[in-house]
Parts: sequence; C-alpha cells; structure tokens
Amino acid sequence: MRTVVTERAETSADSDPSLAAEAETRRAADSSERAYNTIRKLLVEFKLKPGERINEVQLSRSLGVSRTPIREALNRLASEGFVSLTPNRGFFVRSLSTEGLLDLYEFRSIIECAAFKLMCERADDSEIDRLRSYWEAIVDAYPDQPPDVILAEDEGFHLLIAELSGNPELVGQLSSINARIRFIRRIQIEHPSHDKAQITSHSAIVEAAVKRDAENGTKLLREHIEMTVSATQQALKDALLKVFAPDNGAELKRRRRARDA
Amino acid sequence: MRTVVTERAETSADSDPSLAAEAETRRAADSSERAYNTIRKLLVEFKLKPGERINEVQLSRSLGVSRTPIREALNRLASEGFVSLTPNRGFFVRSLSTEGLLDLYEFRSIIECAAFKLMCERADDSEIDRLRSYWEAIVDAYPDQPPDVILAEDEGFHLLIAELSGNPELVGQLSSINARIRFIRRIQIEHPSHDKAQITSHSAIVEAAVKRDAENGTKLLREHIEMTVSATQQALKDALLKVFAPDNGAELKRRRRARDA
DNA sequence: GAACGCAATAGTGTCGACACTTTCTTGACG
DNA sequence: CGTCAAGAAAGTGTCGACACTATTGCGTTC
Repeated sequence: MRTVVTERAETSADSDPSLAAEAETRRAADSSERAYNTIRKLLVEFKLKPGERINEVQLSRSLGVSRTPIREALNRLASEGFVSLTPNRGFFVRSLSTEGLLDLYEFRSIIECAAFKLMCERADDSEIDRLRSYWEAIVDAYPDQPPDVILAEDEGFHLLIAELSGNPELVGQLSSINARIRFIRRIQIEHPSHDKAQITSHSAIVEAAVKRDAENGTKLLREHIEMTVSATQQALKDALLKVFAPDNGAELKRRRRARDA
Repeated sequence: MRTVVTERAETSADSDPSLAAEAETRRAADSSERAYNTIRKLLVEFKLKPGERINEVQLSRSLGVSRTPIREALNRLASEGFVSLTPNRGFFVRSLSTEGLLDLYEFRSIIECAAFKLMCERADDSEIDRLRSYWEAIVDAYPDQPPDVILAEDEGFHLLIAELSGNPELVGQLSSINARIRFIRRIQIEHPSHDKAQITSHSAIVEAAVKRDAENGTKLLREHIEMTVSATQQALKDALLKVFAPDNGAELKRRRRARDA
C-alpha cells in the first residue's frame, strides 16, 4: 500500500479570495490548509512585515476561522523558516535580511548544481528531452509574459532539473527555497534591472544538459544564479524601502481600535 | 535588530522521561514542545512503525496531554518530513524505505561537501583550528565511547564544518538531516559491521581542512559518507527485520478501553 | 455464497472557553 | 520629572466538546 504524501509545497496563486466569505456557507473542512496558504501569501507579499509579531486573534478574525487552524498553519510555517516562535510570546515574522537572502541563494545554487550533475549521470535520453522540450515550448513567448508567468515558468524549469536528478529530497528542498525567495524574485522580475539574459542562460543550460556536460552546466547554473543575486541586490533595497517607507498609519489605527462591535 | 529563531532542531537524548508524571504537578506550559520531542523520539526509535497510522487520541493519553499540542507537534513533524498528513484521515508515519534513505544520504553528502568547500574559502585560521582541536580532543577516546557518544561526537564534527561554512542554512539543513537518519546511524554504529575507519577518515578530513584543500577534502567526505552508506545497507535490513518481528499484541488492549471514568 | 448497502463506531477537524503570562496603563513615591 | 510597582488589558497555551468524515460490522438482496 502506498502512502500518499500531501505535499503542500506549491499552491502558488490562488486560494485566498473568499476565504472569509465561504466560511459562512460551508462548515469548513480544511481551514488549516487554507490558513496556511493565506498566511504564507501574506508573508511572501510582505503584508506581514519582517520582525513583526503575529497576532493570532487578529489573524483568526480576518480569516474567519478559530485560532486552532491558525496555530497549526503557523507551526508549519515555523518549521519551514517563515516565522519563528518564542515561548509565551508568540510567532514573529522572520526578518529576511539581505544577508539571510544571500545564504538562501547560495543554498539554492548548491542544490541546483548538485541536481544538474546527478541529472547528467542518471537521466535517460527521453528525460533530458523533456527538459529540452519544456524550454523550447516556452522560450519564444517567455520575455513577453507577465511577471507571474515568467516566475512560474522559471521555477518550473529549475524544478524539472531537480526532478530529473532522481532524488526527491532535492525536489522538496528546491520547492521550499522557491517559496521562500519567491517574493524577492517577483520584485526582481518587475524591477527595471531585469534583463533578458536569463533566456540565453537557460538555453545554454539545456544545451549542456543534452551534451551531458556536467561541469560546464553547473558552471553556467552557478553564474546564472549569481547573476540573479547581484541583480537582486538593488531590487531588494528598493523593495525594503518601499515596504517600510509608505507608512499609511496602519499602526496607529491598531492602537485605537480596541473595542469593535 | 536580530530576530532569534527558536531552533528546535537538536535536543538529542533527553526530555521524554517523566512527561506524564510531571503533567499532574505542573500546569504545563510547553506541552507542544515536549510532545514534539517525545513523538520525534518515538519515530526515530521505530516505536511508531513506518506506514502506521497515528492515533491522536491514543497518543494524547499516553503523553498525558490533550490533542491540541499533539497536533501542533505532528504538524511540525509533517513539515520536516517525519510524518505525512492525509486530509480527514490523519497523520501517518513516513515509511522510510531503503531508497528514501539513500536519497537522504546523498543529500547529506551534497550539503557536507558544499559546506567543506565554503569553509575552505571563508573560514579564518582560528576557525579551522577550532575544527582541528575539536577532533584532536576526542580522537583518542573516540573508538571506546558508547554508541550515543560516538554518534553525538560525529554529528558535532560534521556540524562544525557546516558552521564554519558561514551559511546558517546549511547548518539548519544538516541538523534536520541528522535527526532524520539518526536512528539508522545508531543502528549502524552498534552493528558488527562498524569499523574504525571513520577515525582515519576524520583525521584526513581535518588535514585537508588545515591545508584548505577543498578538492581533496570533498573527495574524502564523499567517500566517507558513501562508505557509511554501504556499511549501513545490511544494518538497515537487519534492523527492519527486528522492528517488524516482535509484535507484543499491544493493539488488542486498545479495543476494550472504550469508556473510562 | 458474494456483493451491496446501511447502521454503529472510531477518529479527525474545528471551535469556544479558561488559565496563565506578558505587556500596557496608571498612580504613588523618590 | 523620572522610576518603579500594582493592577488592568491583551495575548498565548491548553483543554474538553461537538460536528463531520471514514471505517467497520452486520444484515439484506440477488
């Protein structure tokens, strides 16, 4: 008997509209799951700001569920490094510093290079061909897609390499990393500094894969990622500024609102 | 301001005696944490068997807490890959097949080699010296230690390399991997096939570190881990046999106990 | 005699409540 | 005026209860 693992890794772009709305109608059966997705989205989009304390009651009200599923979701997010937990004080949004981000990218580079190498050793020709055709199918339209699509396709490309490595651990890890850096990648894609060099990178990587040239392929990958990192640096600074500067006085209101009907 | 992450990674060898006993006296304040440690231990030691469905009520009784902290612990364990969650059916002990174990070891090898390389590039002399002295301090007594100590010291050695890489992500990942394969490493250490070649491996690795010889060091590491893997294969088979054979009929009692005052 | 429902039971998912801890407010004292 | 302490308020950690879902056992039909 095969045990089905739920894999809640990727559920990118849906599931948060109408969470509260639906709550009235249905008796809810997967509040935890939905809470998880919603909260993660809030984190990824900086709606919950780094370092901020997370108020469970407030969150549970805005999502229209009780605190229990909120806590379950937060526990999972804590294991995944999105938030941290201090006993008796609650959950805090993990502050993703520039430094931490670099570590994450470095980790990503390690995973991807290893995956590529393993793919070269193990994948059979038809599998390599899957990679090639995946890329060829999207390459033409690629630069003209909206940011969301570019991001998804890019992640798909790299994730496929991980899959072809034959090691599910790598796939899981890369998924997790992707989720954690997605927000910044999105920002970077929308940032003026984003250029089309990615395309040639990907094409070159595919080429190396077809030739089973692990050495050159990993070099390309490493450079590809490093290039992204440096391009991301400025974008990150701009983004952080944007997050902390336009203070629409939400904090102040919070103080007042004590008792609401 | 630096946010301190709680890091529940390592709490190796304690925290489960007197869990139920203490529950009477104190009003409990960290049941979740304790449940987490206890359950993880149960998993690691095969007290909860691979593929088995986890009964929350049963668990909560035996730990003397309500289901809430149990579920929080299980959620964390699910994120970490120890158990899986199927909606409306509950948590299942993740079946760690031989195959899955190989993937895990491979992943470990990837992390460790990368860490070593980074360490060679970045660690200053005093840090490298910490590694050297760590090993020199324990090497003589090493082979004569009890299995628990050997395991802890070995993990400490490899973890130190990860720390010296300067990338906290790697440390976290390696901790997590260690926890997941600890049970089998223990079995392997106690197994007759365990030999003292580890010692010379570690010494050689230290030597390479001192010389900042990344290439040779990673090669040694890779071989070191691969050697462990192959030595582990037979030990694993023996262990699995031992786990599934002695059925002490605990299941039957469960049927009777329906209503208790 | 086997397949199919159907009721009874076991078990999960969620909720609201309460005890305890931390944080904020207020007022006395130096 | 600033510091500190006591009380109030807010918030977390845990519990028991209940609604809903899956599973098991039993009787019916073909």
